Amino acid sequence: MHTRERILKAAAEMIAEDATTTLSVRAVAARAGVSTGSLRFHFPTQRALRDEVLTRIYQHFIPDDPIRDSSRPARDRLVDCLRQVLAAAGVGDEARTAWSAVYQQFIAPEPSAKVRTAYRAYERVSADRVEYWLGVLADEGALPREDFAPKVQFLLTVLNGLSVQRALPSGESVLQAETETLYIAADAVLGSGSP
Amino acid sequence: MHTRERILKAAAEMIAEDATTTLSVRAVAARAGVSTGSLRFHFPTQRALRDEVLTRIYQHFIPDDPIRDSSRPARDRLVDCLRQVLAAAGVGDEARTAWSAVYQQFIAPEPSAKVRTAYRAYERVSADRVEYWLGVLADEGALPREDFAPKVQFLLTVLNGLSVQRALPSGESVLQAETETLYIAADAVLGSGSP
DNA sequence: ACCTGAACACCGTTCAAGT
DNA sequence: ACCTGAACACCGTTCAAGT
Repeated sequence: MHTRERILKAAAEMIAEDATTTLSVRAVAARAGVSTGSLRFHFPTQRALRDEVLTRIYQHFIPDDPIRDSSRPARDRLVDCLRQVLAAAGVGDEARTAWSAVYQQFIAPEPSAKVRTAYRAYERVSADRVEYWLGVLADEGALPREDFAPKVQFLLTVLNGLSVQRALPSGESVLQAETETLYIAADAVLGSGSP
Repeated sequence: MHTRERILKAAAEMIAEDATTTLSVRAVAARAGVSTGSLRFHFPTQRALRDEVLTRIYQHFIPDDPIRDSSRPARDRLVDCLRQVLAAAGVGDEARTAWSAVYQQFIAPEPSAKVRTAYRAYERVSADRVEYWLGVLADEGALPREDFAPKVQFLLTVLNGLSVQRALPSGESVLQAETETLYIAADAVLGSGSP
């Protein structure tokens, strides 16, 4: 087995065991049984390592997600993906109990180190997922390749806002309002105003 | 001047010079002319320092009614207004207790007619405010006069997302992340990327 | 009570040196 | 071409010791 694969396997195992883990150079290298220098040779930066690991994980878990269907407009696909995240938030009572859990877990208690790392783990999973989608769309040229960080942050904020609005007493046409908001957000990220 | 103030001043200066900066223990301590231990004495954790600095920045950075100051770019003014809403959400513990109130009032109880109308009233105040800002900017021609409803909805969602993120265990550079998100949102509403 | 600075246990990256 | 591991320049936190 090639060194590169050993490194990726070690990293994947560590993430599987604990999604909180930071995948530090030394930890991954030790687990893979290689030196830090060797790891750096194959992955010029820690970020490069993480990106590679993530693409594999997402490819494995969701092979046929909407983002890959390049026959549809980029913005429609991005909105669908965001909606997929939102679906997990539930509607009505489900949304309320879901947010109760979030509240009890992350907002009510003092933000101790434990609480903080737990939330970070949760947050990072979402961020990575969104970043992955943007990466795919960037490969198609649907948006510039630059740094996605601000756009990821922005989309996560919109998702947070929408999911909390699902838990709050809602207005009449939730679905329509959400759709409009999601398309405004998608267009903001993809740069153009109309398809 | 007390040590504590010297530390806060040094940190504020560093952020003013570069909003990206991480405010490391040693850098702030050196600039303030105190030891790292002393800094730790006054601020038990780096996060405590950052929270304190942020509250001060938000307290001092808000001018009154920025929307009418037509000498400045529309997007800057809109962002300032949104920031003003956000300032009410507080930072750190304040944000947590604020969201606890929202949770207990609107999410935890069954959405009875009473709860629902109470929330609607609260929601409409925010919506009217945002709509007012968009109206002013539309008068200047900064955005089309069409129906603002979807844009108002969108901005309220972003504000909801940001304020809940303040209550959740936050990452390092909250200020920078919020600023970037607010500008993306403002540009999405104003239609163009530049003033 | 306030402050010091060394020490600890971590980071990610670089690089001369080996095979 | 691939790999090693020491070295560098950082982190945040702890803590015995001083005043």
